[in-house]
Amino acid sequence: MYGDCMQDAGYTIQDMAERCGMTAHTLRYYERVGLIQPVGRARNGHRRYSEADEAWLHFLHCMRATNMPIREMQRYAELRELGDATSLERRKILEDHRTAIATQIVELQQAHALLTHKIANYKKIEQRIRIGGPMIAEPEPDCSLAPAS
Amino acid sequence: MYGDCMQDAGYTIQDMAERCGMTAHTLRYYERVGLIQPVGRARNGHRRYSEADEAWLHFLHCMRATNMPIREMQRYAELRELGDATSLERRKILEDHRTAIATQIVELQQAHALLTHKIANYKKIEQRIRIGGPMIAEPEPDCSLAPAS
DNA sequence: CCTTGACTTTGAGTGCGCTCAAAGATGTAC
DNA sequence: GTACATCTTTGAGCGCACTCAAAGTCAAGG
Repeated sequence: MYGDCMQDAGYTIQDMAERCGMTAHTLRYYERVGLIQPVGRARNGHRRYSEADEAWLHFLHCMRATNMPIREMQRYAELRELGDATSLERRKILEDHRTAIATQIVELQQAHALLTHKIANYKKIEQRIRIGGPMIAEPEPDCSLAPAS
Repeated sequence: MYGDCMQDAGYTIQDMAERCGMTAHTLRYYERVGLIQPVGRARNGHRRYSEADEAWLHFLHCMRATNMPIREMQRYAELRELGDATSLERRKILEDHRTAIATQIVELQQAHALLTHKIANYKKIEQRIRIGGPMIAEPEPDCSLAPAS
């Protein structure tokens, strides 16, 4: 055919690591724990990653970056190997993770708002220090959700 | 005064754990690593938490829940002990963390969108299976950010 | 008096997700 | 031909944030 003389084509592990925002260590680790199928090899035994590998790795990266545990990614990867018959189960995993993400977003947004509030408070304190104003009053500025603050 | 006969007042460690969404283990852990000052004790040596402790613990919980490392929380806690003079430094920590949170939110939102997309794709696949339609075509549905999909 | 249960301490153990060390093969550049 | 970079493998090590085990104290209830 044609591919026989192309076996050295594809990305090296370093290339792929950079493309996916992981280290080469992590790529090998993912392979040995079964998150990605044994990768093709060049004649010298070095790994050569395909575009398909890249897409899958990007997906894995995205799931990890949003705190999906390796365990769950493994389960998903296994189902994926089994083909379309596992579609429902896989969808369930994704839906559950999407729910988890939504929850995280809410928590982060709340924390963001809290920090904005506290930062404003610090600015006030700094102002008072600068003008040598009264340092008293204003209940503990560290009391997060406490009333007023 | 009055407080002398009130030394057993305040929340028990269990109460506080429930109120703050942590375990008693974690509360003791936070105390020994200096995240919270030595807590008051009842006559029998048991910890008794104050309202101020609760507010601070809530804050800590909120920071941890948004992935602030313990190390950074320790640094913040130390500065807090030092009083108003550390205001600027503390504000910097909060601002940095707020930035980190904003970044996380964006990542999560992207992942959320990606999942929504993939979930829709799975539904299509399931539909095709149900009606026994053509199983071919449509490039790998797992290719995350890949074009079309 | 004795049991029960909630607490105390100290130090060790756990689970996760990498991360690295060591030793070796291969291919390119000078 | 020899240095150098880049890869390979296996198994061990690490940092984080808890989490628990063991042994002990104390107060209330039956």
